[in-house]
Amino acid sequence: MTEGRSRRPGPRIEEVARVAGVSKSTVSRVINGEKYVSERSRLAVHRAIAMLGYSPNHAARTLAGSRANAIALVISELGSRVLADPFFAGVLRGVHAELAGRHVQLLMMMNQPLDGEDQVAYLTGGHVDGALVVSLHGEDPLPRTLHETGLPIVVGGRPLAGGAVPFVDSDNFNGALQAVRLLVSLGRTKIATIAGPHDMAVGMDRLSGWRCGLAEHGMSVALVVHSDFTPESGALAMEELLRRAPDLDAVFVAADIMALGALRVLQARGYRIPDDVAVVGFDDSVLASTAVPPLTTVRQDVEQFGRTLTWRLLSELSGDEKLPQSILLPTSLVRRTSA
Amino acid sequence: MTEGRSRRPGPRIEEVARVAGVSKSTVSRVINGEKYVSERSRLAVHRAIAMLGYSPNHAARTLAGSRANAIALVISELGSRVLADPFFAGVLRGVHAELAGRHVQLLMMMNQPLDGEDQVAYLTGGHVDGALVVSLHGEDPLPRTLHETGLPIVVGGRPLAGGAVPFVDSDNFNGALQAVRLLVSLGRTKIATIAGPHDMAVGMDRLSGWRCGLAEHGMSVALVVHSDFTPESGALAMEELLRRAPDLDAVFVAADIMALGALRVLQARGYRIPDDVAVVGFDDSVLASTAVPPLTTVRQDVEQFGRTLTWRLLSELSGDEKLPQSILLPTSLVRRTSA
DNA sequence: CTGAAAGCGCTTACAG
DNA sequence: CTGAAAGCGCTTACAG
Repeated sequence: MTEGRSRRPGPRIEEVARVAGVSKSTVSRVINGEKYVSERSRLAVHRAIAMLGYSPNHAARTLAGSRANAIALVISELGSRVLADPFFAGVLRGVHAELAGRHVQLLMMMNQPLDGEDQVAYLTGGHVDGALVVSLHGEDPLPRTLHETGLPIVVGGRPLAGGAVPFVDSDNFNGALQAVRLLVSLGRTKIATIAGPHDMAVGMDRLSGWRCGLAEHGMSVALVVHSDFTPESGALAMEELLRRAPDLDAVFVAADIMALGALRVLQARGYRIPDDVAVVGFDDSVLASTAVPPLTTVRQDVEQFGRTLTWRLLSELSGDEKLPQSILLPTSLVRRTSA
Repeated sequence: MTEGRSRRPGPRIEEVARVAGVSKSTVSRVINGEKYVSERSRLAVHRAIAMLGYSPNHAARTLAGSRANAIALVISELGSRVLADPFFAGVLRGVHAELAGRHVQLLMMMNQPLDGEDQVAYLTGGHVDGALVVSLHGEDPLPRTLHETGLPIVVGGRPLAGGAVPFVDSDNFNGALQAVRLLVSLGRTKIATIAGPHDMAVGMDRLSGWRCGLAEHGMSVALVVHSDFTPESGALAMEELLRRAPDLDAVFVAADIMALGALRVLQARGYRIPDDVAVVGFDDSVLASTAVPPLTTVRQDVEQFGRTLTWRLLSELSGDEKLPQSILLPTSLVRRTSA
């Protein structure tokens, strides 16, 4: 202790025990909510804790116990760059809300291409009790790899290479289906789509919903162009669609951010929106309400997404049996001007 | 050990010591990069570590040592909702890049209004060695409070109630100044601004730059409307400006996201951009390049922001003296179509 | 329902 | 430059 901030300040479990008039063991049992503690002891301990402002030492609990008292939030760096970022921020809020009040640390990790092995080693090395994995791209093997090590994980968004890995996702399929049904109900007969990339489930599920909606009415599912969740590629995709079908009268775009590019191209070519071409986006991001014209889109509740993700993992960690393997969150149509 | 995943797997420091033919003390010294270790021992230990795939137990290091081996990333929930979210995602990437390879955990905390005290207690309770504080709003007392406890912190973005708290920020003042100089060089003479809120330094600094740019040329600094970093409020602010000066010929908008709203209003009123009114935004977010017309704006490198933030904190933790108290990162103009 | 004691895996003076 | 030993602050069988 020669320099700087020395040992953690504050009382130890021993002081609490003395003040409460019980042993350290009993204090520990109360802190951890174990069953066989007399009401009398429990009360005394709680009083002592409050009085002393005691807070257990995380490192000591982790070292002595069999839990890390921490979970990881693993973010694919690539994914976070491609996907709309507001999504991630909202999820994070939800994760945090669900964690509030528990003595569980949230560790951030970015899944960099370079250190895949290190990361798996770290995660399965006992530093965390489980992991939340988000922003996957492609058939990232990470979820399955982690799951196979026995580490409890929940993936945010259906993983393509998931196997039996638990995940939480928005109901992308039904959101897209509802979007198409709206377009059909508006009398549109030549309905195109700008889909997400082939290698992301979120893209494929929205595409499936579009297909299904058209199939219901015996309409053609030929007008598909894949794109990559950027406005630029949305614009290119729109150009391609117009080349193939200058007389299309509606387009379902699998993300608001791509819809922006599509709107720009349509307007530049003199199409009136929604009169000539109706446009529906997906996400209900901040982009949707500020678009010109304001974008009709499919809403997903990203904060709920984060909360559910976390709830599912914590439930598993606390030994809950019979949890749903995976969970789909509802999506809903938001009518604005573009359709 | 009755159930589940028992103790952490993998070798302990003791095995490493045996394989290397030295004591645990020496292994520890090598791991922590201490000076007085013979080259021979150092080599032997490194070899043993590699051979066994040893990775030190974080909890044990923290408990035994005088460091937490972790830093916190504290996010103001309110702030993260208001500010453009891509900013945060970029910063996060930078933070992580800078942390790579060090044995330092990154703990996420959201500064919820409810648990301000809990949070300070946690942060100063020895769970972390320092904190990165971002997305502040208003005169949040958190930075100063934390700083006064002696906890090393670095704030992302100049705090209004900062006192002598170290921070890293983009050079908002000069970015705005450059924007105004551009507008002046284009022959504009009636240059308005949509400023950020009064209670955020980022808004005030950009406003100061605008003022200075106009003052340089003896132009009026009367056309200011404050707004709150949403597109809706940007639109309202633009309406107000046009009411006060229907003949304005340029507007500097303190954030791309507000510029979107302003563009919409201008276009709805029949102003041609940039012919009638030139518009310059700030941030060079993804919104800027997709705007119609594409937005001339001031670019800040958010990833560099995150890296610098982290570098500053880690340097302080490693005992670097004479670090710059605070750091300003350059901003630069990006010419597109709107000005 | 409770307490004494061992032990988690490291770091750190201390003595050499 | 190095090692033996104490200790960080908890949890957890074990015995009662």
